[in-house]
Amino acid sequence: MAHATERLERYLADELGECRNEDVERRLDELGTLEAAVGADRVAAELDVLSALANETRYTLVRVLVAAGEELCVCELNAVVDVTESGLSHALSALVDSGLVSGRKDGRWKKYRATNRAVALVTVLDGSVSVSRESDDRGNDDGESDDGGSDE
Amino acid sequence: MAHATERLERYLADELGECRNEDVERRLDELGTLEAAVGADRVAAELDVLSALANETRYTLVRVLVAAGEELCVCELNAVVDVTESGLSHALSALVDSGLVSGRKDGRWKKYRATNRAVALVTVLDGSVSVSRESDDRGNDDGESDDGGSDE
DNA sequence: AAGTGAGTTGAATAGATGCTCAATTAATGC
DNA sequence: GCATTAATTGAGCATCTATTCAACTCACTT
Repeated sequence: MAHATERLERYLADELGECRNEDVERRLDELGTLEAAVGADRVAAELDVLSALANETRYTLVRVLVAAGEELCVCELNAVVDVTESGLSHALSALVDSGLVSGRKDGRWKKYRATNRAVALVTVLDGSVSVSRESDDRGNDDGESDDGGSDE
Repeated sequence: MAHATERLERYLADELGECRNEDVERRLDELGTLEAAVGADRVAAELDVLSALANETRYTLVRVLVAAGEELCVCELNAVVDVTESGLSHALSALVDSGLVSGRKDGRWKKYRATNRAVALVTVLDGSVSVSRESDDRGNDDGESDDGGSDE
């Protein structure tokens, strides 16, 4: 840690022309504020959602449910992903836990539908992730990158 | 597979009152269309982004860079995450690969900033993921869920 | 009540992921 | 040119994850 602080000190000296201990501490404080601006529990909650989505089986299920716009039976979902019935159940369970889909029992059948949260995320992903040439696109999107001025 | 098809047949018989082979095939076709509506390469690209975000170190970096709204030096980012210098470099590299941050070399220092893609995703996550009661919110979100029925 | 089919649960395992250490590249200063 | 510092890269390892199999619960049928 001492090592890291010294480096920051040299960096600030480089940037500001000169740098006193006071400057280092102020910068560390600013960085700490940035980090704290987002609550730790919020980050944890969002990571939970991201982890749930970051898997081919689960993401496919979410996309299909969002595209369907209505509830689908497990036996129907079975046709769109390539896992066993058990694997499908595990996947759906994880998605329910993270609030991306909701399930409802209807007699001997069980039906799932996408939540608004899922719809919002899929929509933004569709809007912000260009597909084009898979490994070529970086450096495209961030173009002049600026700061995400239009963040909404 | 035959097993799964039989189940779907029984399900449709239950839903429609009766079910012929023709009905099963039509439904399978509809489900296939839903799945195909999103290109496989698009899903792969989006999964790439999601996987990059779904990690505490990387997500924290993205959040800090988005909150900062300007480029930050590696030596500054070192202060906000709890990994070695090497780990930080690996994390930033993954984020660049997925188009979530961009890097720029400035003399002996290297500076990173969040891309628009990162800003968009963080914004939506903030908006759609309620922190409060972690396991209570599901069943809330889907309200009437409307459709999204624009399945083209 | 016994049987059957829909779906879930838990344990086990193969594979993916994240981190650290050591070595390396690139820029600056002597 | 040699030393120093910023940052990256690759190998290795420990941990986490995704999937499957087997056993189970619940609802419906007979």
